[in-house]
Amino acid sequence: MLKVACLPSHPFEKLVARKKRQGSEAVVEALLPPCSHSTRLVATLIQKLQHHLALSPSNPSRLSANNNDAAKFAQIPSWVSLKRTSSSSSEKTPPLQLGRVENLHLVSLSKQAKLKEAREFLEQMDKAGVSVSPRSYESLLEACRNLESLSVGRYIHERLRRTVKNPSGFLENCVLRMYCDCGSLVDAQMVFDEMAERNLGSWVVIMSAYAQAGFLEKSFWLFSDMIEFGIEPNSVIYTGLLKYLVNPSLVEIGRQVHSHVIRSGLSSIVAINTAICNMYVKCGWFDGAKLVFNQMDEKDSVAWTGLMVGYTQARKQRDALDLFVKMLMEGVELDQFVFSIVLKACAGLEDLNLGRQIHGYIVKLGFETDVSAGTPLVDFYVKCLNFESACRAFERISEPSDVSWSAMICGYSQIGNYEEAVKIFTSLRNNSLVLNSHIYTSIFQACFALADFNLGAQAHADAIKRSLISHLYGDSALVSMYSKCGRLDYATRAFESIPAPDTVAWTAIISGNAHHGNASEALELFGRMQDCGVRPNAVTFVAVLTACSHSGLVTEAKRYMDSMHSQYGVDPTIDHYNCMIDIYARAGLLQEAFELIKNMPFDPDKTSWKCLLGGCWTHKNLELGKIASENLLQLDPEDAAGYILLFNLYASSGKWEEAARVRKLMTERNLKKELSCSWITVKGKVHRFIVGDKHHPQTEEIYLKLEEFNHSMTMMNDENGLLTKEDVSSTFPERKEQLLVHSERLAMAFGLISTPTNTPIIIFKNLRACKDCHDFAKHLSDITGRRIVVRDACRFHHFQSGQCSCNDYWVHASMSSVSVTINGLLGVENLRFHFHLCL
DNA sequence: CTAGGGTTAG
Repeated sequence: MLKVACLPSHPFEKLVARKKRQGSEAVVEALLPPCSHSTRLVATLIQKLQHHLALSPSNPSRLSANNNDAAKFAQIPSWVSLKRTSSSSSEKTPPLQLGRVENLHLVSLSKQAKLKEAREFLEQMDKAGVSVSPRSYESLLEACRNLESLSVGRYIHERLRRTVKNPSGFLENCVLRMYCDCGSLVDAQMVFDEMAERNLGSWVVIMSAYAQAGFLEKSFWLFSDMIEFGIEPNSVIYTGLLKYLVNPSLVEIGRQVHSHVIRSGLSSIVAINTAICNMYVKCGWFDGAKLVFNQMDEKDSVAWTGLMVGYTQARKQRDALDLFVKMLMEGVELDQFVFSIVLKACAGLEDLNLGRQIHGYIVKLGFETDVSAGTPLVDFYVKCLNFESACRAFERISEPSDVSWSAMICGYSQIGNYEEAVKIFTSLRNNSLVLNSHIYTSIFQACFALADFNLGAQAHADAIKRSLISHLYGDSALVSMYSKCGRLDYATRAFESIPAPDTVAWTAIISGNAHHGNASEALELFGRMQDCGVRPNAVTFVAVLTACSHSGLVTEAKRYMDSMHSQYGVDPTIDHYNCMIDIYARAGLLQEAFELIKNMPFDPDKTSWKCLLGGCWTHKNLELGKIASENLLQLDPEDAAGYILLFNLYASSGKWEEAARVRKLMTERNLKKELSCSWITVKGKVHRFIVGDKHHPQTEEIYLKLEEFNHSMTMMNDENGLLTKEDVSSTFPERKEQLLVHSERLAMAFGLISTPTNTPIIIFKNLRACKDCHDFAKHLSDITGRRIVVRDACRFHHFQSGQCSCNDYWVHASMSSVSVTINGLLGVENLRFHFHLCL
């Protein structure tokens, strides 16, 4: 059985536990009457605002203290277990009715979602001859509904039919709802057809179910059936239908429903007007929505929120916020939900100051601890790149929901702390808290950033089991994750299983093929994408150009670049120009690359010059190389890559004095080459190696294995005189022996002795693959017959039978790099490393 | 049971 790797205990475990404890208190708090001082605060707030705007109060505050006695009942537990009743019962307690305790237990089990136990207990009750009360059936059916357990639902229904002669209309509706919510419309229809007495509720349930499942026509047939039966539709019937009229093609039906509502005399009800208004918003008829909204006599915060949603969906954040101010001025009582949309508008504008002011309102109103206001607050701060504030906002939420955690996971991913994101996920999972498809999407993303195939595959399996793979979002994340973990085969499978891939999904698979060096497949996919009528975007073209770059397709790249604007209406960005510079430079067309840098409509950035410099190094053009490096060092004097490339350029041209000067400069500025490191995952455990590493428990075996191949390899190289040191790691002269124990060789040797012969050996490396090790891997694949995959800072290399998929067409580490921190290095514990992952 | 609104992702 697949199990998500259990990570070491983590402060979040404690946090989760604490939140759990706080949860019970929060429930009690929620039962208390609304806090009167908060409503008073709203009034003061508006007064202040009105004063500020020099307006006279339009109408007296209609806010009143809303007292009730709910607090008195707050202490009554919502369920009673058998144990507690028997142990705490004293002689004063009146004798319980027969089967009362058993039925209470059944209700309690249902409320706790313990369906399996409930079913077992039901069977025990059967044996004991205790009858099941209608109340128990209601709870059981509700639990099946919530857990979408059709099988248990069917069992309960069957049992109900056998034992209860004349079930109430309400109980029959419970059965109907259970089938609808468990997704079996066939069963639902059968129950509906056989119902002795259909009330309005029954019609609502079945009609909404059909509408929700997309069978709008069927639900409207039922609507006219109902009218034929002489049943007067009430507002619930209408709102049940209106809820599912959600796109512009349905606006005509919406208008018809609207006119029905007017004729039936229900048009003064706030809820139904709100529903009509929201229907028009979702169908894109904004004028209609405003018309309905303005004609409403009484507008509460629900109505206002609905219209604000319309504005934010149309990306009119300012208008949404104007509406909010208007709402405050009219003295509408605010609730938590208003703030979610207000904060979304602030996040859309990336207006940190405005959001902070809204945060202030929230605190004043006492909504800070409420999930509904607190979660959007967390999201707002994450979107405004203010992670510390997001953490503080999260801490204040008394009962965080899966959405709150989801926002935090995004926050951690955004600051590059993917490990923490994964830890929260495992923590939530181990504590059986609710997970959702957004969380899984974020986790797939974290797995590709960490290049953790093992965790990624487990999370995937886990998500399948819970059916929490989001259509397109989750699917695309999986494609990227597998391709970035070196498994293009899985990525392809994940992609092929998407029924209708969109731009992002296509881009993910094209990009995957590009980085694995399958240029022709990538370009073919690009063609297929257009055949499917999916439009490419800027990112798609980066993937297409990357494919050309890794295979030296200069003319094709030029053609794609030229067609971007004219044929596809996508404006090239600096990323596209840098791809093009890279393509020219790799192909040795250095003058073309330089011309492009000078003439492109953007100021060249670090990447532009690095691409040119890389080309100058491979094609030994000292003249241009100097220009490139001067510009590069001017843009960023701290970037070691510039010095290293320049050093190599001088060294390869035999200019040793200049080379030494560059090295001296590096030392003076205290710049160091990044430590080269390789890792391989075997049976879920990551084994990391640095050059000459002897910390691994199987060190002896590894070196013995390496010796075998190094020997044959050295013989071969000495014969051909191939032992060159032209890679990045040769910046500092190193001994020949050191070359033989480069980290990737250690990882390969370990892979050979610890994995089955029929599987590929997949190695990850933080820097670019060195020429000698690249040759070594080719040699190894030839004499062992194993497939070897090496992902370096630049791309994937697939070695097979002495050949590499890159056709030796890889040059230098460049392009954007993502800094990732990885803990727990093998043998160097608690050391934090920064790996450059280019993909 | 008994209406209408929001927040998270590729």
